[in-house]
Amino acid sequence: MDIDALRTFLAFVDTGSFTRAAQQVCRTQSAVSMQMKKLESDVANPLFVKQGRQLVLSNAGIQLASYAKQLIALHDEAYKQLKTSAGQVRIRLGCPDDYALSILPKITELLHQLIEQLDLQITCASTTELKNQLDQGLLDLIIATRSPSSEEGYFLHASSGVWVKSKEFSYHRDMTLPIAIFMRDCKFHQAAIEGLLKTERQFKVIGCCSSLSALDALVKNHLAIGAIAEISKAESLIIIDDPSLPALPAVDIVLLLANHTHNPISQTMVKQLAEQFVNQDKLVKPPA
Amino acid sequence: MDIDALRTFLAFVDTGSFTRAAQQVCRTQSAVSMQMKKLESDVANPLFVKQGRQLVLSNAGIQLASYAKQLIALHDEAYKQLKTSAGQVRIRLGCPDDYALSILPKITELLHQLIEQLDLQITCASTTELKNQLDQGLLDLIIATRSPSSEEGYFLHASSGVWVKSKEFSYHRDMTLPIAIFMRDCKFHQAAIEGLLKTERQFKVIGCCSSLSALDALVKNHLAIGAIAEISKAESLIIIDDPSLPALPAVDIVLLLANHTHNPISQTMVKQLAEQFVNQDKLVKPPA
DNA sequence: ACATTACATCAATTAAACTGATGTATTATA
DNA sequence: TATAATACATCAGTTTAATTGATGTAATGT
Repeated sequence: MDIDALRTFLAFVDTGSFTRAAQQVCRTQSAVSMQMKKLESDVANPLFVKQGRQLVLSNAGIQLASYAKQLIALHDEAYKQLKTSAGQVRIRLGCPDDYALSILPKITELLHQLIEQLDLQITCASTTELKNQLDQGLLDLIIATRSPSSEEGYFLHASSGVWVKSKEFSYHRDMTLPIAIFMRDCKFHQAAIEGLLKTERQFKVIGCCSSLSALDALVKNHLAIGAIAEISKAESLIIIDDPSLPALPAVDIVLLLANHTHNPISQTMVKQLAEQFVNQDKLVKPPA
Repeated sequence: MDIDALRTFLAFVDTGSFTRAAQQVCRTQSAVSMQMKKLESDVANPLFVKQGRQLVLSNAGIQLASYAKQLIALHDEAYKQLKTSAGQVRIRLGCPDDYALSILPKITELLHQLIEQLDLQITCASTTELKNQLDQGLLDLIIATRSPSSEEGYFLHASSGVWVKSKEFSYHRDMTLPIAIFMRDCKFHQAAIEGLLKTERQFKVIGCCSSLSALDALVKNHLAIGAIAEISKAESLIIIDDPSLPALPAVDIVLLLANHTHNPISQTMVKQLAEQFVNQDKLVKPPA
């Protein structure tokens, strides 16, 4: 199937007529007629059915219309991108929402230092989702969490899980805990729930949040205490120092590179990037 | 950009050589060379850089590789679909997971009665997600919930929210309630949480489930009581009749049709389908 | 009945793609 | 260091495909 013919086909879908489609794609009516005939023979199915002297889409035609729209959209996106990115290195970076404020800015800065003419595309999603997209080749590089025991990726930062509250929230040990946690695919979700169930302590889940900003909003408005990584803590929030609360796991934050053969950024560069990050990180927060 | 040229391009990405790419696409080396030259002039960017007597992908080339893979994959999927579906009507039906057991079978049966040579593609996801896909033209028809006050879609069934438990689960009024609920985008999630907070009753959220089967599993294993639509209730479960539990809202289950101009199924057919469903539904469960 | 609209078809033309031979630069070999 | 081999580029000729403009056919409107 030819991109050009599909575009003509969509012009017909749009106008309902070969004659008007021809105008739209700047060809003659007979050219359109022949293009569509070829398309029909390509897919070995009639795409149109006669209705009086008009043509309307057949069932196969309706199916093709949906596909053609997606194909042309993807084609045009690719084309536009390629034409406008002369000499640029495009890197598609994924970052979990909860590290967007803390980790992302430095990574962005280091990437720009490392690569001239950088065209950085940033996607926020959960670590699970980001890993999927990395595997599918839709991302080149992601910031992700791993268990400290694991060896995958390039180490950036270690952060322990903490319980946080707003200054105004009056916390005492025997209250029913209103808690705000991330969705199930977050390491802290399970640890918090399971930990609390073991303590026999009363609690209410105020919200299962899919983003740090949502969770932050609940905590900042004194509706709940939150279970997050220490590095994700907003300045205005306070870590709750209560050993009777279940411990939350420590996580490593790492850089994960897609294993495409052709990657805009190499293993060596990512390694270098991670090392630079760790060095700067030490200067800011000297190890205890 | 030509599909054929992109395929050749991917053959180069694969093999790293024009000569071998030529073999892969059954052309001569010079044909490949010229195709790639045209592709480069199309995107007005060099796709390759010399490395000795070899060529390797440029930055633009790396970008195109990712796009080309997606484009060819989509093209081939469309092509395959079109070729194999001679005379078939393909309908992409979306169904929320929690109505898959109750509503979906009848709808499927009625669709097959209504349409000969039906090629039915069924997707399960949350109502919100399904509506998105419907708007994007990725689905033709979905089963969805609406508030009973709303008028959207074609009515299928009214169901009230109920609290359910397993037979073995010993429920009494002053226990701390272990509850299993759907994710936030479900109408029962908010109603359950907010309702319980108002009652001042102690509860623990055992799980925020994204599917009925997950929620069912928790309830059937006596780990929690669940908040679901009555129609989603498995036979082995029991409705908890306790007025002190917060009331869960009633929902209408409806059929929603995409408003593409070219839809494989028409408004009239969907209307007819919904009416047939309602009639059969009455016979099975006469109104109180 | 006659004009009009809409698509199909045909032959001629135009444009594009492919081949096979040859050229140029690089790398391996002896 | 000559020589062979490898890899891509280029060119001219050929083949293939697409487009045009004119004409044909069928349905619809006046």
